[in-house]
Amino acid sequence: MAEILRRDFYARDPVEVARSLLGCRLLRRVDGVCLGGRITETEAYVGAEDSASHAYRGMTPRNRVMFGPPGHAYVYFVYGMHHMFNVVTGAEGVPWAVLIRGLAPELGLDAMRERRGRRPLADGPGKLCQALAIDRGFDAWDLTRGQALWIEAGEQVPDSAVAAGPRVGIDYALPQHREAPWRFCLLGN
DNA sequence: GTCAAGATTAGT
DNA sequence: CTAATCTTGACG
Repeated sequence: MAEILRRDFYARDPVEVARSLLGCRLLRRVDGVCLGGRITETEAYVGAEDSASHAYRGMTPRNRVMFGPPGHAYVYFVYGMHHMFNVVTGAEGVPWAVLIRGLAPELGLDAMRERRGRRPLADGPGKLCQALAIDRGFDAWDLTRGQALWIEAGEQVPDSAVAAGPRVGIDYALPQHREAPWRFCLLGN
């Protein structure tokens, strides 16, 4: 069993954390069953200066956990149907976060299929939340406790296996933020 | 109170 | 390309 990521892992710049999370394992325990897999895609949201971030216009009831201590989940609901799972990074008071956009499923495939049916299991932020049964009940969840929902270290991922590019779904953001290479993908997925 | 828009997905 | 579906946050 690999090591659960500690708070100091999360207490960094979100771009670094987004890159470092590739290859780590996002795990969920539900009804005594473990499900999850390797993280294959992430996006960094760089706080109050980032026009793509929910924190761009300050703290609101929805985004308040982004301003809290690192190592906690920020989960919200969009489009009337999808949940998004983020991890809070940086220091308390600084609204940095990383959106987890994709997983390569490894554990609990059957349990995930119960929710996803015959469709792709976790190659998108909304699909991943459905497969792992992550909803707003996990907003502010402490990921360092290793209970119900947590992340473990994975094998080292070389830069040659990583692609960085602009984030998706943020056409509303300013050009400099729309184009910033803050999305990371593990190649071959 | 009203209203437009959304860090997406599945189906045409 | 577009519908689905409902919460949020801005405005008044």
